[in-house]
Amino acid sequence: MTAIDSSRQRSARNGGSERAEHLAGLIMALARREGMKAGDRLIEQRLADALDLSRAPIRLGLKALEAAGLARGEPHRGFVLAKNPTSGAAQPALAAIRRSEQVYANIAGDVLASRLPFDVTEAELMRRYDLSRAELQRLLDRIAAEGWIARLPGYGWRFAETVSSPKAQAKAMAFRAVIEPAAIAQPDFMLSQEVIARLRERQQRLLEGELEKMTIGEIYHSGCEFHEQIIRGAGNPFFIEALRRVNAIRRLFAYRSFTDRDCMRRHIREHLRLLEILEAQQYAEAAELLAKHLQRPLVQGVS
Amino acid sequence: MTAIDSSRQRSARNGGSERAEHLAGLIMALARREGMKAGDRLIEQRLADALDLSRAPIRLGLKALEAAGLARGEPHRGFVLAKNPTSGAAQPALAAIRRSEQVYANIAGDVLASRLPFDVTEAELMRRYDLSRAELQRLLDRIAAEGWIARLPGYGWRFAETVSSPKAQAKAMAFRAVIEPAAIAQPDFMLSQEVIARLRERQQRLLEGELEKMTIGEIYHSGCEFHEQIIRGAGNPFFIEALRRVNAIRRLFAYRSFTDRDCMRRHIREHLRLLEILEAQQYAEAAELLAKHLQRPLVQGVS
DNA sequence: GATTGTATATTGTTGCCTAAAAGAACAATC
DNA sequence: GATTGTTCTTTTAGGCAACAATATACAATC
Repeated sequence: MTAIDSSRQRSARNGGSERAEHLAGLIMALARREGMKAGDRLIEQRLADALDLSRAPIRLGLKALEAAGLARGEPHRGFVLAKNPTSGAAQPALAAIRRSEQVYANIAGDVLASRLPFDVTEAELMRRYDLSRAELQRLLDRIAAEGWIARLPGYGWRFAETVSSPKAQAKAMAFRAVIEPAAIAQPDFMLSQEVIARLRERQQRLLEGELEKMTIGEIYHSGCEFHEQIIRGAGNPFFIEALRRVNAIRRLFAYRSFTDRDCMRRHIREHLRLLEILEAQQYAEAAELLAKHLQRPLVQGVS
Repeated sequence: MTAIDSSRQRSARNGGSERAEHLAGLIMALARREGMKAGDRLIEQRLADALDLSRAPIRLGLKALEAAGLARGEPHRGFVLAKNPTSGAAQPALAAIRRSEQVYANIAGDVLASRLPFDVTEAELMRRYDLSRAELQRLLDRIAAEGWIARLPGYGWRFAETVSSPKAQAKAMAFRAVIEPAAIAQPDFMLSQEVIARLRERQQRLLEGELEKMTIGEIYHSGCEFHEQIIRGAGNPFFIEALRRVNAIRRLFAYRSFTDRDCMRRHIREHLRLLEILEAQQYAEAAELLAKHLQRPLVQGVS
């Protein structure tokens, strides 16, 4: 009896297909990043590869998209985007992801505002955020992967000083100002023309209007990707890893940081300038420009 | 019936108090790092704080130490070290830790030698290393925390390219050669006299003979601690975090790297020289020396 | 005043089971 | 030849109950 009750409660809470909606959101977000338009085909295997999943879950997501009117499917012909991923109609699908991030964001906020102690027990978190053990488990795994919480040897977890320190944001930028230019200055740094072209194209799309349609989160993500791609040229995974980690934590601050579109526009123009110099293989100069780019204090939120 | 069987099997495998022995090992290792001698008191609360545990598990460890003849306890007077932690008698306790690391080391070796594919499922690992789900879980958590494996969105885990790349070791050193000097060069770098004194004392103890009594793993650990303490002076947790991460991965290689005690001795003398310069607060010079120190290729295993 | 001893409450683990999700292989279709 | 539809197997998640480990508070002792 209790088993039946709990399963009923569960499916009620999930509304039947939370997972599918989540997957739909992932697909839509990907389509957006890739700059796809209404009418483009959504090829299962390609989506699966891009999202590191198999076709089965992709399928679920596609069906959910169809149900939401964002994709059209015909038998044996697969699915096609019905709306531009940047249009307002696509918002609800993306919201599904956002909803699942709710608790995560709450915790992040509470830590940043010191409403949570350094050391916490799982039971405490379960109570406080009304989570099942499994849900919390996944959440903690994720946060641990992002590097701002770690298991204690005994019971409980401890938040990293990286998040709890009041000056974390400035520290993060100082760290980036060291590793990013240094990566470019590595002796075997190299960025292929194709990569440069792709990066340039994306930055230009932003300037040509897409910036206005994006959420803060997406703008932040796009900025991170740009920098990561550049750093990737050093061919040293440790630089990339380190940058990813800083960015994961900076993201926690991102939501609250002041963002002015003009400022961003200037920022993106600097990105384009950097690409020019990199294309000319003037790496020393590029490193210098990047260092300056990162020391600009006003643009912490989106660089 | 099955329940009884499995629990019997379990306690047989554990030999009754594996955990206690493990704790004993931790205490002994700590005593060793702290340079304690036979006759020193083992104060429960202090040990608990140092190991991030409460007194209860410490107690267990102390009793195990007593059972092994490494500590002596009297009622209401607590425990006292019975042997020097560097003596041969202390070895068995430390071995308990090493034993528990067996599977971890196996996996590390298999990954480094490409005997494991990039992507693996939990079930595969459970079969391969004969682990229960829970044991594997903890192991994966730890490896994930060290940053060389990550969950895939669907089933399975993926090893980081940081480990699998053949040039990982060189890349790791290149990364350190960037962040460590840069940390010292940070405008607000500062290292207190006490810290310098403590570090110096420890390095000197090594030169005065302790080096010979240490295992490769301990030597490696000691080197990492030295560098981490130095970097800590920058007051920027991101530098520390990044260094920790590189070191965690370098440790995987450490066991196989050639180590020559003379070479180490030279290395430690460089550490002492660095401390001198830091004490004089000549930070620019110190950064330069550290950069050189890290570019020396022969000593990768222990710097 | 600091430290240890002891009792008690809290917390996390483990094993088992069922259900759900994902992956893989192959046939059908464009 | 690529892509989709379908089926089947494998893998993981979720929930529960008993259990073991850990934390905490307070009294006793040095």
